[in-house]
Amino acid sequence: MGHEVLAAVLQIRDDTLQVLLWQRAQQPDLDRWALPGGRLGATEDVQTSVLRQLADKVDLREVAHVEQLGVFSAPDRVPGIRLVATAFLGLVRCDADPTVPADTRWHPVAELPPTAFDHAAIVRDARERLRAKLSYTNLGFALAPDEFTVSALRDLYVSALGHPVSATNLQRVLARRGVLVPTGRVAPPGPAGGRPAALFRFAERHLRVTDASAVLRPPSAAE
Amino acid sequence: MGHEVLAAVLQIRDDTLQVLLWQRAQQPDLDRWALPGGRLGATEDVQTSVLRQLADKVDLREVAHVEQLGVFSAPDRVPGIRLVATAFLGLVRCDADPTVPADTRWHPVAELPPTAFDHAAIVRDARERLRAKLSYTNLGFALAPDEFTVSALRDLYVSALGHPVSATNLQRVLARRGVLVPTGRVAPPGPAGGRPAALFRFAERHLRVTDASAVLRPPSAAE
DNA sequence: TCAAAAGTGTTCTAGCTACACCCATGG
DNA sequence: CCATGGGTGTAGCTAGAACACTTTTGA
Repeated sequence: MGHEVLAAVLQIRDDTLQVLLWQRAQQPDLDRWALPGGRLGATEDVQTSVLRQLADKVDLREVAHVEQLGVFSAPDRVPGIRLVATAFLGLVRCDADPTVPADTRWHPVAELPPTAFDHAAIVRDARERLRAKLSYTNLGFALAPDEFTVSALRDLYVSALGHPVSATNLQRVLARRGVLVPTGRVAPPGPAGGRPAALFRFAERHLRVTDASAVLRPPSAAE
Repeated sequence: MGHEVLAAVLQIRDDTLQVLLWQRAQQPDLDRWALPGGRLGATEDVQTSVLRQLADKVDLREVAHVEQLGVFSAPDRVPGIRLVATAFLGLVRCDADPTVPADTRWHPVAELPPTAFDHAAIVRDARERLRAKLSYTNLGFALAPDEFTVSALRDLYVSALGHPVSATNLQRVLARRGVLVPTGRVAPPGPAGGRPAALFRFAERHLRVTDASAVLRPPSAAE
């Protein structure tokens, strides 16, 4: 019984949520597109393994966030052999442009090419996880550059969430929660003019739950 | 490389959140307490496997809810061999009293006996998952009997969450969300008298997210 | 002076908390 | 009639949504 790790690496490219896939050159599922990953090594845990595989196989070292999605273990998920997979969500900042091998390409999550095995389901789970966590954590840090304007950040959220987001309210919500802090600098206006936008950065660049609005919380959980 | 499944089965017993453990009779970790589980079979996925193992090994068929917690894969998590584990959270209703084997016992989650391998970490994750999901889903159905009073339900929530919960507000929140429905019947008062309590049941007995209060939700998400 | 883009002020509302008060029962 | 536990009414608070209005730039 083998164990592999797979990563659904997502990035906003051209205002579109995309996932990194490589095209298989052998059977089974010849020519279909697959998630990067590989066999779990003898001396590593699954998270170490997935980071190693991304670095080795697709030369991807700039992963801003990685988390486990779950185990995919249907007995027939890979024909011929028994292979259990631990799937991960990986996020790459939109200002990174890693060079990837020739057989590897970014594809819009909304219109996947023919995919190998159960990898389409893993991509779906990854997108759902990203969407959910964007709204109650500071996970945006893994999509955004170091410094950005609120409207640039809004565009990232729109691309990831797939529905309109108000820049006004986005700023207020994230500022109130202490997720965003102003850098004091401003970005030059575009060619059409307009007021220069203030630049912000994320207060923290590791995952934190920012909306503890889960009801039934402990009484008087004063900060 | 082997693969096992492990279940942290939780139940509220005597107003205390408890977990089902069995005492190991051989090395390694002789006499320490372990989670039920076992090797993944060749023709089953991990969820099927964990349900089978619970039924076979601890004769536990009355599991109201099961969900994956994640993969535990540190290379040295089990001495001697490489064994990757998929951990599950299982919940048993408080009115069930399954008969378990002689080497198996319920233990309060807050004061675990000496545990085997990395099982204590799995129990911690299970408790955290339960606490989190109680507040934004209808997961209470997996702890409560078919019919119950609001104060009985409150006691379950208090035991699981570890902090006081107002029965008044619990009822209102769950009623507003359509999670609880009155059965029209009442429970007899206790020996000290008091108004008879109305009986409720959960509207659905499978997991549903009831608090979509994740901010940044789509605009005008009218029911 | 005007258009474009950014940012602020203000109002509205849903949903939850807190707490007072009323109800139904046993002794 | 009173203690005990259950249930309801209601006021207040907080966070977010919506939208009008002001600010700062380029042409």
